[in-house]
Amino acid sequence: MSCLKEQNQRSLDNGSETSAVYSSENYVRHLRTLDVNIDSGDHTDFSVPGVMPHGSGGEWSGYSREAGSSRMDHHCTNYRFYPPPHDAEPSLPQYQFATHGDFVLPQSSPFHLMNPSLANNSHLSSLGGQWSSEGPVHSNMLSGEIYDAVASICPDSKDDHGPESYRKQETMAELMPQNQMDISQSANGPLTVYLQHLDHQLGENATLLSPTCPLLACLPLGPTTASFPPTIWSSLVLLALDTATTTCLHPTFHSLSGSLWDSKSKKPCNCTKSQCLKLYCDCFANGDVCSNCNCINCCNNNEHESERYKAIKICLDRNPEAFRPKIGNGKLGEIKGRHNKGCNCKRSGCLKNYCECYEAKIMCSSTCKCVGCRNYEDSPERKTMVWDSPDTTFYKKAKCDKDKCPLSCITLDVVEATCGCLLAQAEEAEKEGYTLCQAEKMILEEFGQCLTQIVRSIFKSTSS
DNA sequence: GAGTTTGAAACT
DNA sequence: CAGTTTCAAACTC
Repeated sequence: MSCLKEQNQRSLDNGSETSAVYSSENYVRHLRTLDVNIDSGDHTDFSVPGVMPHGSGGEWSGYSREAGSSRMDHHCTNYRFYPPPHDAEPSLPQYQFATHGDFVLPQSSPFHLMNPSLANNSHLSSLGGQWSSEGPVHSNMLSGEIYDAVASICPDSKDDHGPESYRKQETMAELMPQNQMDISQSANGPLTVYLQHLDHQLGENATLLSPTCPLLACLPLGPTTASFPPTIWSSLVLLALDTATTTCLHPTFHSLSGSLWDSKSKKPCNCTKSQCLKLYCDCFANGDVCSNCNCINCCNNNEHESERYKAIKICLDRNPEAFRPKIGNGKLGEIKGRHNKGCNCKRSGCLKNYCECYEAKIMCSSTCKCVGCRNYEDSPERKTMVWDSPDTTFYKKAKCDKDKCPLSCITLDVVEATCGCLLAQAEEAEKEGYTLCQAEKMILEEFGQCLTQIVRSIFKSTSS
């Protein structure tokens, strides 16, 4: 958080940057944007989460006069790139395709990331680094939104630089002429990233247009893709940056995907035949690399990056949403706590962990195609299993001695009431037309109030 | 721990 | 797109 605050303050101090910082929750949006900040039209700040700063694996050179100027603490990976000198000869395609950007950056980004593929000289290598799901990352998320979010965390940052000053900066950035930045890499030829100003916002259902990279071509824009795990996004960005049409892969680059993402809680897999490169493998499906697993012939690791990225590509070709969380919180408007695809159980009654809904501790919904489902709200079996049976795994972990455990106060009614409050807030926010960020803030505040009430009740009941 | 059951993913 | 096969996790004994 200090990093976030610090960066925010630095932006304020500079008074000319559009950069913003946000928490890990927005890492994906960040990655999609390949953060670009205009600074006096002189240089560009470019940060790729997961890419280690200069000197940590990624060697950047060329036009970058101050490549890898790491301006933040170890959580934040920033690069500062400068545009080519005016007298520099532009490499072939950058102007030719200036109006046909291949890779479309997200709605919030005023920039295009152009596909430099036709330059036929793009390489990406030795971008060592690891993901961290913790800590803030550097982004070009709309600064006004960031302002609101940051202000709620760091009230003292609100003083002299209200949202207006941020928004002014955004406007300035948006008014900048086309920005094309050449990021070159000495070892294996130049890596060129072309940034083009977008003078219009993309519709939510826009599609990445990439004639040379089918992987990206099949990815829908919008919150759908925003919910990929960071390791998947790291792959996508690498694939986007690298341009070989057939493979979208560079054989030599080192992984960004050594995953700190979820290594703490990850369950070891036991795959024997899939090489952990199919969605059968939970690690792979979750975007993790295998570690401390019991798998055989595993290729879901840093030693088999090329295979891994190819496998990711295959999965995404088959289903662009393959790495999206199955439980609905990926798409805007999705109902949280609902299986996106629904289950297809036939024999388990959806009351065993074979059922993905049951396993996720949610009820089956109209999306499910299950037969003989008993995992619905009024199901007597479910009620029995949830609250009474000592064998059920549903709440087994939460089960505790009523006399000793204050969590016993959190009954189904309490949970339902809390959810109701949160939903009401969401509806209110929607009705009032608040931004997503504001809505999230409202809901979180509501959740905080609910928790406060619950805690108070617990203290009351335990003290009496 | 071995064998069986289950349903998602992959394949045809 | 439906039917079949493969796969790994969940479950049972």
